[in-house]
Amino acid sequence: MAKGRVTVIDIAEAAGVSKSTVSLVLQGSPLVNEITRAKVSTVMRELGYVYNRGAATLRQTSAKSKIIGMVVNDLTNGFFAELAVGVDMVVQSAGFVQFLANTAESVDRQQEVIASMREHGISGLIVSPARATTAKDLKAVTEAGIPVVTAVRNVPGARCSSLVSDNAAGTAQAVRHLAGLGHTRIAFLGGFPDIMVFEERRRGYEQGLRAAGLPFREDYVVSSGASRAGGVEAIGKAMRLPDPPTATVCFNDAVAFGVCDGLRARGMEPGRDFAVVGFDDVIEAKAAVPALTTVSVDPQAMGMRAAQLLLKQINAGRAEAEAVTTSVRLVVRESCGAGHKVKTEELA
Amino acid sequence: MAKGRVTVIDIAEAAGVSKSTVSLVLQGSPLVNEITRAKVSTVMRELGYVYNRGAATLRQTSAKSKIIGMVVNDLTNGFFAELAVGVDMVVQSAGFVQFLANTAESVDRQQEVIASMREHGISGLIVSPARATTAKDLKAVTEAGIPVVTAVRNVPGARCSSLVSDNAAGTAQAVRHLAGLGHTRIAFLGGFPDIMVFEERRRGYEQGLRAAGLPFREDYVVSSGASRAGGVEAIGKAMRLPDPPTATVCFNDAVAFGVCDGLRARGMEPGRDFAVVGFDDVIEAKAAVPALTTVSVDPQAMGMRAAQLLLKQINAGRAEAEAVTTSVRLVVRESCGAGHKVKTEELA
DNA sequence: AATCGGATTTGGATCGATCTAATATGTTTC
DNA sequence: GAAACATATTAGATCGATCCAAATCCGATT
Repeated sequence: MAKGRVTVIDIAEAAGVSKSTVSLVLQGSPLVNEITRAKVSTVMRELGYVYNRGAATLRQTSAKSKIIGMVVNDLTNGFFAELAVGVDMVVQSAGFVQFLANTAESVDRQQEVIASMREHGISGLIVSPARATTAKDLKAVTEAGIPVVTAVRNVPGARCSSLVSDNAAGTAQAVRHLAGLGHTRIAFLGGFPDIMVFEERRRGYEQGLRAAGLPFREDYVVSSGASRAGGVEAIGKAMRLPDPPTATVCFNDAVAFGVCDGLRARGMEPGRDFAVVGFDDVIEAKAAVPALTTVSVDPQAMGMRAAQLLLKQINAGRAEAEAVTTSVRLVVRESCGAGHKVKTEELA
Repeated sequence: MAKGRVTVIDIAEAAGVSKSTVSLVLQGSPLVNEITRAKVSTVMRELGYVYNRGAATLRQTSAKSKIIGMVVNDLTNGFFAELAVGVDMVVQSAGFVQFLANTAESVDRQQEVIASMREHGISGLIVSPARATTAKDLKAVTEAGIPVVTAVRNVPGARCSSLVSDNAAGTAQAVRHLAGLGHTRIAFLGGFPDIMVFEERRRGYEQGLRAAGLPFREDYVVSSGASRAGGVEAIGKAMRLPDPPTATVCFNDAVAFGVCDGLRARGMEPGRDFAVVGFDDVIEAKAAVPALTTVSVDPQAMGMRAAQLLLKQINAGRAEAEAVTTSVRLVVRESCGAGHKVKTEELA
């Protein structure tokens, strides 16, 4: 039984019909008689038939493989894991399966897995690109007519759709909120300037300061790893300044948590003695103590949108490049010290 | 170009050879002349040829699809995300691709994705089963001769290999450590009793108490969600006992973080006023403040082992069921209050 | 009885690769 | 010069499904 795979021909013989009829049943064609359909279906179940999608897609010139590829730069980061989950949800309910590969920020690895996925016949690709990705890295795929959606980070010049969050608007909103609470010395901590996301969030920070009538100070921008450890490091540097900040917008939530850790290590309590705002709204942000005020990106929703966008393009046949910016909103919790105000979340 | 896919026949014509020769080149056969090989390779590159693995595996009776399936119960949990990354690493370097699907603890969803993966022709399956999974849920796959490895949780009665960590030994070791620090009122917080993992860790907790000559108290076992929020809840209940504990072993790290949050909300500092030990050793455990003392499972290494075990079985052709228990070790950091002692990590 | 038309069913070609066995091309040996 | 041999190449069948055009079936109509 394990040896000889059951094929349409086996079913046809057992049910006393031709393989063509079996094929029609598989496709749910209205041409086939109900009695025949029932008989064939029964036989399929009895013999434990498993559809061979590979053989099917081989024949179909229209080539819908029902597989999409998902390539992520860092799956150990909760943000991207949730992104993948969002994609998975949409993809699953559309009857697709997803290949998933992690690149750990290596462009080489990224190219390898994309090539490998292509060999297996993906009908679309979602990629959260490794840091140094350029347009020519995606050229081969896009030119083959395979729809590509970049998520989170975009690749300038690539002929594909992209889905990024409105980073500048997010940090700008955060700064205005802090200024509204009376802060005048607001820092921007964490992250490295080599990716576009950093540039955008930093720009928003500057815009927010200007909008609040506050001066921009170069020394209040402290870059570091985009991790919890990086946050500890960044707040350390910031607090050693002659004129230390009293509030900060962080590159992301991981940094923000690190900043909280660093503050406690100095005997300061985040939210009470210092205002901290994150970016991303990972799940732990809500549960943390104090709950983190942060710019909500909702990675899962973003993953879902990316998948929907991709599926739309796959079904349309033509890949119309579309650049979508998903809006963000500030979720005010406790770490910014606005605890006494009405929380926006409770209004929703 | 995007329309007509390039096939071996196109290559053959352009290179002035037969499709058979092209096929031999693709397989790196030593039969083909070096000059011919070079010529064919060049043409392949020029025409942008992409290997169609589906067509190849269709013909090969030996059916090595170079695809493995990975099914995870909760990818938003960092532990499982890292497990997937570990699998991915091994799988990638073996030239395989992985399907990845998240089940969110739904057995129905799990069955659907496994069926879907089968249709696409996976040559092996790694599954971290949804909570209510039974042996008969995996029967179809194992009977088809597809190697299956269950990771993290095992499915009693299923004819497949399994890879679980030595849960009982882990908690037992944690309890002995706390007892060695002088604690006598040690709780076990978090998790729900409906999964085997909980039972094992709880049993280890009991064994540890016995080994330390301490009594087992029913009310010191507080179950709750296996999440950060669950930890906050559990420590809340525990501290309202007439005779509250002074230390706890937690179901996992997420719970442990929640316990720390809950302690702070009560004005107690974890590590100083109360000893907390986690389980899993997720990445954040090291970076947290205070750094979390925890039983290290190293999910990434576990994922790698699972993948290696599966690949071994795929290559062997025969699926010899193997039950592997991976050993665990206590990583002493700060949250247990043993800060003044030499840290085991620094000895490594 | 012959014809018609809608409803079902079917044989054979086909997708892009691999496999088998056979063939072409040199080289060496007797 | 023919047989023997290794080296390179190739035609044609094949995997498991789908597609197309053609073949059946069957009750209704002429």
